[in-house]
Amino acid sequence: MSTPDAPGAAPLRADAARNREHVLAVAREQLRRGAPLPPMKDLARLAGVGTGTVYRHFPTQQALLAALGEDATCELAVRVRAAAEEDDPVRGFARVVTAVVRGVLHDPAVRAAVTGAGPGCAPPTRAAVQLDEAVGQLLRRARAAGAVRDDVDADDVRLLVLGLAAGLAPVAGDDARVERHVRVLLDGLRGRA
Amino acid sequence: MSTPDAPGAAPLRADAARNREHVLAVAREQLRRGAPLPPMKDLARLAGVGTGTVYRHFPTQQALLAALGEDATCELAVRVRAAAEEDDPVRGFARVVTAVVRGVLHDPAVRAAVTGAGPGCAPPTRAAVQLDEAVGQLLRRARAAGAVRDDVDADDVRLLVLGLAAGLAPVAGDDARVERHVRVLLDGLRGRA
Amino acid sequence: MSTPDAPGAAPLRADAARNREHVLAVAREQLRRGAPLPPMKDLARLAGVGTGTVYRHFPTQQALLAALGEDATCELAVRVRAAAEEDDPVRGFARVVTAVVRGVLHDPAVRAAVTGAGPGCAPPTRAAVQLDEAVGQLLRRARAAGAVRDDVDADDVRLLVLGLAAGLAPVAGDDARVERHVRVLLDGLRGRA
Amino acid sequence: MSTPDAPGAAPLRADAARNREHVLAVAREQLRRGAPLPPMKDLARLAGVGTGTVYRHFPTQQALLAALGEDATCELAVRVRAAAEEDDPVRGFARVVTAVVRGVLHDPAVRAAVTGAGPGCAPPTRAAVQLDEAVGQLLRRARAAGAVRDDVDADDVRLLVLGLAAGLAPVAGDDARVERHVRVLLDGLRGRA
DNA sequence: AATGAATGAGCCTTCATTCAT
DNA sequence: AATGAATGAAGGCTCATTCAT
Repeated sequence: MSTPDAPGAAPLRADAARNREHVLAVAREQLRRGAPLPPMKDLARLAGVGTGTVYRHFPTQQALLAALGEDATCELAVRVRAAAEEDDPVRGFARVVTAVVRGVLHDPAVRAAVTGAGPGCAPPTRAAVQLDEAVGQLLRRARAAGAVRDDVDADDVRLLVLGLAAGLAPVAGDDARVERHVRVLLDGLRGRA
Repeated sequence: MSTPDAPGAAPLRADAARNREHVLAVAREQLRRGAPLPPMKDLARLAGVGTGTVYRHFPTQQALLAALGEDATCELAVRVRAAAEEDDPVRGFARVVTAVVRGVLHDPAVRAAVTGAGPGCAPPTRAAVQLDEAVGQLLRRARAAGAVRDDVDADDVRLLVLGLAAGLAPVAGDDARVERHVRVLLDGLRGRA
Repeated sequence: MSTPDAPGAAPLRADAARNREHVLAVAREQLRRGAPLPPMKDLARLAGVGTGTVYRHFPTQQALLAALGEDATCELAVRVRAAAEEDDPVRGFARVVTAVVRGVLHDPAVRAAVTGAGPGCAPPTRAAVQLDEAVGQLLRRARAAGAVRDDVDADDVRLLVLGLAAGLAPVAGDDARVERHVRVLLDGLRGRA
Repeated sequence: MSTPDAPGAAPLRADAARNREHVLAVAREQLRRGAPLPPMKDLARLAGVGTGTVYRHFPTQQALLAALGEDATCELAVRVRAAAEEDDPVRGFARVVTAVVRGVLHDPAVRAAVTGAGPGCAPPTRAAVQLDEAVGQLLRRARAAGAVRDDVDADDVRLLVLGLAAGLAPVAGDDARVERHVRVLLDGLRGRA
């Protein structure tokens, strides 16, 4: 959950790190409720710190959102790598797609993670690069196994998954529908018989 | 383009109607450029009216956005009905999906139109109801022709199309990618061979 | 005291003009007490208007200060012109110097007026240009009458007067000292016998 | 450059003294560039210490500014004493006035030194008292030699010099103008022929 | 003694909406 | 009906100062 110290940056003091995590946790929680990111002042109050402390850690609201994404990206990359190493690449691929769609639906940080990579997006973070590599490997194996048509690349997959989740957002609780849409996407990705 | 007078409301005086359209046109144009809706004051200035006039026609920013969607919904419904009556229901279905995806990508009012219908959404307007009916009819014919699997309903189609467009938003200019994604969706909707 | 409507700008509505003057008056009063310009919020409260109204008239704290200077500059130009037309150019010159020194000491807006002209300063306003012309004429007459040495120009006079007042600021109430310093300056400007 | 240890205060440890000087040097440098005093945090960073260390030496921003002035005052007093002992009191007086004007223009600490003495000012420091005595002696000799009229006292001279420099501030680089203004002041101080 | 994280009041500014003209 | 001035609640951010490590 917590970002490991970046190389080259001084490790945070224990209390500073705690504050940083509190702020992130509060922000995550608010977003998870579907609310927009609250004013920095409220965030500070909810986290039990002063506004200055929030700004010390995240000089900008953007920076805070980016940090949320970075965390989620790391976790996601781990899961994708695990799936890529599974015996059955087809099942692995399906599992990842399902997991990511659910992740995006229930955790805005995951959405940020998926959004913050690929064409038309912010400069890729270290975590985003790792994620991309993991997805690329997974995709190659799935394609070799015939689960993915030849004319879609990793960016296509990313955009399609993200879009699928975006469409599902207003009915996120409807599990049957979510599964159905994932099935539609997987079938579409395999291509016409 | 213009909404017909609602039943029970006094018809607008000619100049009032013109003002209303000016404001809508300006708002549409700004959104089409990808900008967020500008402050009401700027909208008023760009439309050549006072802020008070904007508020006379649209008591709220929300109301203005809704009005933008209403217009687009009417147009969309017309196109869908035309496609539904085409001889080849499969081609008609493909055409509508393509048209809607492109519409959502290039006109936020179209997005509002598609978004503003179905489960989890704002109270349906008259136009939205008409659109839903047209889509329903189109879908029935496409399904009868084998172009759409049995386990997806009209809401699924709507959400999938909308999501597809949402995913494509950051690469809206990449026509090849757009076409590829539409093909993936259509194949997925047809189901496994 | 009030700035006449600028040509080409729509004249202010009566109530708007009143608000504008209230804000200026409050700001002037605060500065006259030697206080720094208060926060815009306080200014608004003291003037009995909302903060938005202050910002409508003065989009920036800088703009407000400039407006204060502009007012004073007009008045000053009027007085200088009157002095320049007096029969005795030597006495006229002395009178203006004295008046400006006293003005700068007691009205920060006058200081702004004198400061806001000449080399190293903000872009000259219309009022500043008029003031400069009036001072130039006065200076030519004084020099012709032998009251000012040949090697000082209008900018020198302005800077010397302004500096004199700056030096006197901490003892502004000591009239004898003020008069003495003015005498020193006038003698110095005439030059060694 | 460095203030001698105040009597009764424990002498600073060598490294503490070095830190103190670093902070002062950084502050001086910034002011000399015409910039306002930077945030304490930046000062600390530029000086290579923590903010806490800055506050250990200067409990307040005000205190830091005062310390800057104290240093300059000592130097100034030394120079004035030297000039007061020169053979020709007239030339000595002129030299001091010129030196102080230039000092005020180019070193805000010198300005603080001159400002921080006399009526209407902060409680005089030891250094300020010494400076005042040196100026008084210089002035007596200059007056005796006919270089200064009888009706101006040491405070007048101080205020006039300080004001002259204040006026010249916006054109500090224009050496010819600076010299001219000094000449005007010296002539004025001598009085009418 | 040094450090730098934390504090939090305060600042400037924006903008949806109301209302007098 | 139209106008645009006024409102005032937020919001994002800075920085002098305090205090735990």
